[in-house]
Amino acid sequence: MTGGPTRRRETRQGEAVRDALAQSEGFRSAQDVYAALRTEGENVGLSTVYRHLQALADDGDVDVIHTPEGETTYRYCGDAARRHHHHLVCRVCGRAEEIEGRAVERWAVSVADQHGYSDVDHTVEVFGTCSACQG
Amino acid sequence: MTGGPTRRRETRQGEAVRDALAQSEGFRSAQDVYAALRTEGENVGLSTVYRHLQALADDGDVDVIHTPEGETTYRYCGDAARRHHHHLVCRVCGRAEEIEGRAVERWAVSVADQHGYSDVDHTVEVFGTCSACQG
DNA sequence: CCTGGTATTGAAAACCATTCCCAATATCGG
DNA sequence: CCGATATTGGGAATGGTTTTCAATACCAGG
Repeated sequence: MTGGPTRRRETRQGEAVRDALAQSEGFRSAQDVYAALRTEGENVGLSTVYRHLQALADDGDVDVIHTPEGETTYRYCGDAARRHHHHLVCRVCGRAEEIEGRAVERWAVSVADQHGYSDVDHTVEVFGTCSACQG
Repeated sequence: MTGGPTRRRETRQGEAVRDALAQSEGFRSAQDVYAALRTEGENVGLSTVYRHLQALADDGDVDVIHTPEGETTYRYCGDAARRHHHHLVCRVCGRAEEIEGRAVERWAVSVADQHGYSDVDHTVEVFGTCSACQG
């Protein structure tokens, strides 16, 4: 138990999951990824998709957000995933822009401080309809 | 179909659900409310609890947020619920403070604008451990 | 006070995303 | 090649939420 990132062997399935995510510009649910793989003939079990998605998230290779409907979605962000940031997500196609707002970070911390809350964390996601999905 | 708020008869169950929520300072899940009612002898079916919670949410009488774990929680906010605001929520006891941040609102809109996203909405919740729950 | 019509209820079943279980399989070091 | 270890994936289990539908409550009019 080192506490370091989970190391796992490079497997066909792991690569398939990673690739599927990387090919997509937006956030995708585990089910989406599973369906996509299945469509392109890649045979990967659903549990395996979930496992790799989680592993990627744990390793900080993908961003995770919960849609307002409660589905968990993942997005491959490469190195960017390791910097704290938020997203502007298209609610139609899932496409997302990385955004950051130092002001928001400061605001969250100061508000929490003022109320005596510790161990602060925050969720900030902006949803909209991207230009391609309008009309 | 008027589009107006859902009107429903005042029923024992509806009142029970509303009261249970009103008595709590924090966000509570449907299951919590159900358990609480059951404990105090009120006999209300689980589906009925869900129904009233949703109705209250639709009417704008309660705020709804999804915990990072994906549970849907409700909080009675009275009139305050009708003004746009966010929450600082204790992740231990569910207690919540209403907070607002005009700067955040403006930021969200402007960021979306810059990227050509329309119909903008946003989720901003701050989680922490309240002073009572520390240590 | 009946009666018919509409709304509400709640138990059980359906849903659905996610997790768990575990036997079969793949891979690695020696 | 062998034994040890890791990964896989199908199916069952979970758990929150929604749906279904028959029983019940409530209303207005006769």
